[in-house]
Amino acid sequence: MYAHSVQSARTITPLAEIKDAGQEIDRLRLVGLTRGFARGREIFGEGEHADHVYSVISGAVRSFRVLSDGRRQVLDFYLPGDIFGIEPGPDHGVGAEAVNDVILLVARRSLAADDGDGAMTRRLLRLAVDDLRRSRDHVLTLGCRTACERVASFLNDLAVRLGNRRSLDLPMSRQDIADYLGLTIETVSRTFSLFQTAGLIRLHGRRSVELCRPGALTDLCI
Amino acid sequence: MYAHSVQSARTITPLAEIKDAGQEIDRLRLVGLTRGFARGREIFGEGEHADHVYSVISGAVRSFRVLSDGRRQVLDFYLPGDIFGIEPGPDHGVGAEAVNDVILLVARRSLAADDGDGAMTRRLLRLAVDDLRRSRDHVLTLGCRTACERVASFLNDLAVRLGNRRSLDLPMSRQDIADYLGLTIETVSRTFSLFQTAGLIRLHGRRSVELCRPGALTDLCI
DNA sequence: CGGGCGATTGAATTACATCAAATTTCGTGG
DNA sequence: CCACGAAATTTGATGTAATTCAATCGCCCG
Repeated sequence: MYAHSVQSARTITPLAEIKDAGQEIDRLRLVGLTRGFARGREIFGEGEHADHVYSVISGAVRSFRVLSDGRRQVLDFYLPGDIFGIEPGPDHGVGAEAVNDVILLVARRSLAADDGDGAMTRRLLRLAVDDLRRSRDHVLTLGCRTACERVASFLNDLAVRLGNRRSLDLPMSRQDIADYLGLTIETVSRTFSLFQTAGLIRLHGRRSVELCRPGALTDLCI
Repeated sequence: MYAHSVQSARTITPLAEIKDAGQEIDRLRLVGLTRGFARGREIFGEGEHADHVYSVISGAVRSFRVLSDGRRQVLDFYLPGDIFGIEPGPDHGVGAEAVNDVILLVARRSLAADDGDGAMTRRLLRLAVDDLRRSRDHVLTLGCRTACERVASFLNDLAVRLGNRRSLDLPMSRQDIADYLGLTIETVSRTFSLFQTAGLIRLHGRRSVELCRPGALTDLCI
């Protein structure tokens, strides 16, 4: 079904070789293994024991929860440099899957847990609290905003996180975006088309979005 | 407009006198002032400097964010025993107001910040991570669930938090509930009426809800 | 170059919002 | 204790944004 070539590639990776993984990693001492996951592969499941912490080196990851009848809510996307997998209790409260082929830096949670002086706990606190801020933004979007505003703020956020380029390469499918924004795939698609008609964006293929008037998009976010 | 009698009541309160404030308080060393806020009063504003941490002794508090055009999202309700006001950065990312007349235990953030051995940081981490779990639940509700499911899970949550009584006393107005659930006041009201017609609840006045078939409500949450 | 999956587009439907009363609640003052 | 009146809530009628159902299109990979 999926290409499995990346799966199970394990190597000890000197930290210096990893450029994209962001500043926080070395402070979290996420030295250890890099591991690849092919598109669609589960990284960890909801309810699974949480004994690793991950940092995205390349590719993208989605975290999500599902209701018993199959409805899925994507909670967050993690991009190169982002850290994820930190959990309150012993178990993961969310699932995580590879959006496309990804390479992750993996560290045992226990290794990152304590270094005696509490500095590690403070870093974990900062990460948790960042997640909390992002989650609150998400609640605001889902509770208050229209479909147009949701899609605009999604593109805006992604542009910022990917470095404010004029051209975005969306790692995720329309279905992923829809499940993140609490919309249907059709509504997301229609909104993209609407934005294109209005001259705000240009779509090139499935994955590439050119932001023609980033300011106008930002204005739409209210 | 509002009764102001509770406002500005300040006293040094020995910890032993406070029964309702939950287990975590003494560990957070939130010894200090109790302070009353009348219904509707601001406790802190979005963007304000965050130099206190609060624990609810009696009454209820709502945290919220507002969009520039006035749309409001209630992010959380804090009930007796809950702690709130802990923030990532130096400033509050949300506002907080008294839902009804409340009495809070207030501590300087700096006093709770460090006790040398990192134990305090670990407690803050746990609190942040609890907030994160609740926020994720909220995202799931707003992104996936119908109006009926939202109201049912709201009542369910509140019942659990207030101690699984058969009769709930809602501290908040229909507008607060609507803004929490991403619905309108009319939809919340209609859904309450629907539940009453279906024999799931009975409404007594504005604030009292009797849960006739708690199991059926739980089932509705999916 | 062809097949298949993801994306787009169109038409019909619906859940919820909006607009507009009617009704109830509850604090206040007589 | 009861009546009044403002505010909150409920109910009704209508509108609409987003969903659902149903084709069709067009990337992209073999």
